[in-house]
Amino acid sequence: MPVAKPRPSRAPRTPQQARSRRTRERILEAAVACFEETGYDETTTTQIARRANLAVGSLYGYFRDKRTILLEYLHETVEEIAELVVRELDPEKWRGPDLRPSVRSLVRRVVDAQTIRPGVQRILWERFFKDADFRAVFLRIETRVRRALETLLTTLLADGRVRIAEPTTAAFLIHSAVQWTTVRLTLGDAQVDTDAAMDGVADLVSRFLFESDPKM
Amino acid sequence: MPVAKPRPSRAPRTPQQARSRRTRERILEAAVACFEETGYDETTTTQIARRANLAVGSLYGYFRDKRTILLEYLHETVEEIAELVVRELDPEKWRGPDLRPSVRSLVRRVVDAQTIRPGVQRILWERFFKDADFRAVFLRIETRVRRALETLLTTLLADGRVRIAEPTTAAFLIHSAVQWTTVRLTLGDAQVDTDAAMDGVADLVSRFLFESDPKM
Amino acid sequence: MPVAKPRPSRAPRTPQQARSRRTRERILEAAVACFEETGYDETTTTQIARRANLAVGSLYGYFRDKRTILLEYLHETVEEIAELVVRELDPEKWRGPDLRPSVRSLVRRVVDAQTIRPGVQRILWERFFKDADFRAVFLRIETRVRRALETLLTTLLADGRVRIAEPTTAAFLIHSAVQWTTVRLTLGDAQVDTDAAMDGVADLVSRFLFESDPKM
Amino acid sequence: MPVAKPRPSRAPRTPQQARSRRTRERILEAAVACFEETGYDETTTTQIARRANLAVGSLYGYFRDKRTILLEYLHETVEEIAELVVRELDPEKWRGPDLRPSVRSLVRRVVDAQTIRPGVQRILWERFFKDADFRAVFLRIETRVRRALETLLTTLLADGRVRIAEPTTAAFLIHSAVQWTTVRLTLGDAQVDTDAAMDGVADLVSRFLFESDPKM
DNA sequence: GATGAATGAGTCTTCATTCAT
DNA sequence: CATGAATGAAGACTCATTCAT
Repeated sequence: MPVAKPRPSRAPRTPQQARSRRTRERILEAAVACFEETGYDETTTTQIARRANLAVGSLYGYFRDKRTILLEYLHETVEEIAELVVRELDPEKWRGPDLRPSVRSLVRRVVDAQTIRPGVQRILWERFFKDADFRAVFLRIETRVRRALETLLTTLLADGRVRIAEPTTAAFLIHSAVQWTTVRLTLGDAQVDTDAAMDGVADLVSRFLFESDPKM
Repeated sequence: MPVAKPRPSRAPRTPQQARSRRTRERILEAAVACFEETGYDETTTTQIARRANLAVGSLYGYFRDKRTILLEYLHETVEEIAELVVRELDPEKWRGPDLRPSVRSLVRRVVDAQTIRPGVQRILWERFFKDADFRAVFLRIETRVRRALETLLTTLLADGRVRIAEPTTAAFLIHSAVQWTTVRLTLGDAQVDTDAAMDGVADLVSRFLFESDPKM
Repeated sequence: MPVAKPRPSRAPRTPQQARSRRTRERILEAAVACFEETGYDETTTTQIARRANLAVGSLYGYFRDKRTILLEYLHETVEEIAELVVRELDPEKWRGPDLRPSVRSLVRRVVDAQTIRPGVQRILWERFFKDADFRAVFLRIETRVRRALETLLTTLLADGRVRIAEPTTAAFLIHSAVQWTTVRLTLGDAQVDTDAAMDGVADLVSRFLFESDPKM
Repeated sequence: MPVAKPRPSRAPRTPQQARSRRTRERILEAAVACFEETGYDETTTTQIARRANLAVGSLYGYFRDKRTILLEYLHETVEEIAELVVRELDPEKWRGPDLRPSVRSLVRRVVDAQTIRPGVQRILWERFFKDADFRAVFLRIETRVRRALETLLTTLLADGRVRIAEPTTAAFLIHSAVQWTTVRLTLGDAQVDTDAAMDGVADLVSRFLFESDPKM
């Protein structure tokens, strides 16, 4: 007989065995697949469990919550993307005479990263607007990316290679422009040619940063 | 009980319709206020009704659905903003020798429009990602704005006043950059100075469009 | 779609109409009947609702909780019994030359009161030991009865009609002895003749309070 | 791997049985400790196991059931107490000229016994009202105590040392009065001085049984 | 048109118990 | 015998929507 008052559930068993870790992974995948197909709210924990070939109860041995599952996925995903982008922002890579190709490559990276699981993107962004915890994760990594960008800009500014007034704001603007363009492109409702748009953002950013535009 | 005298035929017709419209309005306001405070899912229809000084049942005489209420609000809001922005994009207004001030003014308009009810913005965007009907409304007006922008750009391009390759893509990019920067600013988690950022977007767009940058 | 996190439910609508009050009563009765038959934990809210010819949801319009239903019943019951007993303890009624009949009558009252719904008694006592809120209700009225008893004893003591050392303790003892004997008798597992036992407690109390015992 | 040498046939037989018994004991203790802290329903078998340094599964090798664990504890406890009390009721001990000290000593014994684990008392009584099997155990030993008491009373009655009409009922009354008073005192919500109350019950019983009351 | 009581499907989560290793 | 992951039935409660008055 289930006890009436749900007490704060003890921490889910931490997976130490290999099998356990794989089960965790299976749940994560099943959940994401369900969310992608049916939407977050519309997916029941039972559905996730069934898809992971598990009983509902088992699921709760691995994750405290339905929410936690997605949150964890967000963590992983976002962390990965951030890593990718931040690596691309390493000042070492911005030494060449022409920086435009670097910009172009950066944009492409971001789009690629985003493209991994377009279906979940929607869900994740929905959560971003709805749930402060999700927002926090998004923002944490955003901060990291923006800081890396800022650092890069500061370096370039010192070398007189960019014409911005102030790196912090510039970093925000570039991040914001690239992020949203990218999101809109991967969401598929932008109604523009993706490649043209990608080149476009690169131009947008380049022209913002660099004096002349030889390509024109 | 007064006998039914034939009333003069030009009696104010549908006196109820006026009242009805006001009730509708009241519900709309109440709902939006609730959503803003508590979130969409978290707001019950009963709460909305109570706030509108109505019984739950009555609510359903005016709107098919909880969803419909917000959807309708989105319609109104978005329509309004679109009008404002589209007006600003009238080629007539882009005749002056220096177009930078026009860009600046445009950006400011968009931000102003967005700032009206920042609380609902979040809800609306959440819905955008979750519900295709909301997305449709967003996209319909986005299309209008982008078309207006495109028209403007085409005109300017013909006059050789902008250095873009292709108006459609350019319109998308500008819209996207301005929209998201704007959203992030009004959402309040951007962690940058709003004014600096606003000037920044204007620069971003200007440098994208126009050859030289006298300010530098 | 039910919202995930149950928020503190707003207060159940307060019954002001007569029909409403009758529905409340119906639920109360249905619940008690279920509890009596099946036990508290074993009764589901749906069962209660069905028995009250209602939908589950409606039930929650009248009571916040399953627990609350029983708690309310306890309130009513216990209040009633207390009233009855306290009235019996009015010093006015303890003026006669022989107080033994008064004691006897008192005991009978208590038993009678207890006998009203023997089935729920068990549930109520179970709750007494399990749930502090139930205990509180029990104790509140116990205090009232014991105080009334204490007052009576104090009066009688002043008149030299009882041979107790101290009214507070005496009140506790008498209350405790009568209560438990009574409970055991009504619970039906005492394995003694009820009438004999009832006379017995009366004697027990009488002999405790009064000097000689003419009956012997 | 050591080859199986035929071991001397008088090897300490069932060395596991001893270990097994100790494990059983450990579980019992762990369970009771949990119940005491958290309540019966609120304690999970996993918690018990953890506290006993065991896996959940192992638990079921020793006890059929969560219920069985407590039931077994009840058996032991109750049996012990009964033994203590019954011994005290041995007619041999009721030979002295004044029986009041014997009563007093008896009461003290009962209280002492009860005080051993006040926390579980509550749980046990809760079960008493909820579960017929628990009730049965309680009643079985109650019967034994009451019979011992009855025997004693019969003896004393034959000697004209008590003024009761009938030993069975008297035994019930005394048992009931002492038990409940005792329970209420150990439960800690009686709101009276424990020592005074204990003396009180002794008086209550003494006056019920014996003619004069020299103390008065 | 207004009212608000009634509806009841639908969800998450818990936990005693089993069983493959 | 031990282990602890897996099981899955079961229940309290919510809330959008309806409908009798």
